[in-house]
Amino acid sequence: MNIGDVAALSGLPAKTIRYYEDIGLVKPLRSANGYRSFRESDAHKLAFLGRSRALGFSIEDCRNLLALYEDEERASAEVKEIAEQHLGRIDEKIAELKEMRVTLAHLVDACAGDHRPDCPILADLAAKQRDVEQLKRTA
Amino acid sequence: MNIGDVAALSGLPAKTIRYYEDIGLVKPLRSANGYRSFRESDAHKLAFLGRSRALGFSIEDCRNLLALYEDEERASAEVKEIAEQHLGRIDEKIAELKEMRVTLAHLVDACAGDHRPDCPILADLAAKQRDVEQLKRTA
DNA sequence: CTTGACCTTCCAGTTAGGGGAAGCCCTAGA
DNA sequence: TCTAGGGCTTCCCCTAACTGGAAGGTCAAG
Repeated sequence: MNIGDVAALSGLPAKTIRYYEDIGLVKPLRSANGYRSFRESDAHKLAFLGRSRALGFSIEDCRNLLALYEDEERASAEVKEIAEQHLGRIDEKIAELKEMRVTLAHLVDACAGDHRPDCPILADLAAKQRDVEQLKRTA
Repeated sequence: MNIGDVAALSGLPAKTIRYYEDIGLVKPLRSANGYRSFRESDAHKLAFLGRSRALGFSIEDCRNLLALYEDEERASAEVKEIAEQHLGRIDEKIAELKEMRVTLAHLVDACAGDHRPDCPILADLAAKQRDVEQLKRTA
């Protein structure tokens, strides 16, 4: 298979596949004309990678997951560990975004959004100025 | 004020402040010895930037917010527009992460996490392989 | 006079690719 | 047979928003 074929099969852009070869995630053969020649196992790996990436795993996680996938002797505990850590990071990220969301939603709500210059959003963003003044006064 | 002082006041690393000068967000004066010399207005801007960044606004959003902040003739609608768009992006991001979270949590739950190699997580990540086979068969 | 804390610029690296140029390769049609 | 096109190759630069580090100038204290 040429790169266009595995791209279509895996749903990954050809650029991405070349990049994955660059960083050693797949090692396709080469045809006489210099074209990459992908085996079925390569197509499988790429599909695996695409799905792992879609779940938000980092490239390094993907590399480790792939290695475990190919290791018949793996302990599922190792896989679970990676997944749990990723889950933790996702939860942190969600929590962080939710916190931003709450603050931002309040501010947007409080802003008239008309032609006048008064704006609680800017007022809040500038709020630290008071703190700066305070810090300076108490310093 | 030297860069260390505004760093302490704003909570931003000195490196970040230099970077903000590089990209034109602040324009501190220079002392005779070549050190950056920050006015109070610079400290205010940096605090404003720090807070905007903490709410997740992009640097370009920050640049626009700062411009509006300094423009006495602004319409609050312009500020609100920026904030609403950002809110939208945050919501999208949260939705995306939640979707990953659901899938991932299911998989983690289903995985024994012991010394055995059987792993529903890997099985799911490899699931596309079946699709690949199917695609090939139907092609 | 020296030490150590500050400050300066510049360069490189981070994530995970994307864009685009210059140039082969291969096939189909006139 | 020539040509047009699409696909493939490598190579290099670009992204966001910094962070780390090297090499070296400045300043106040002891």
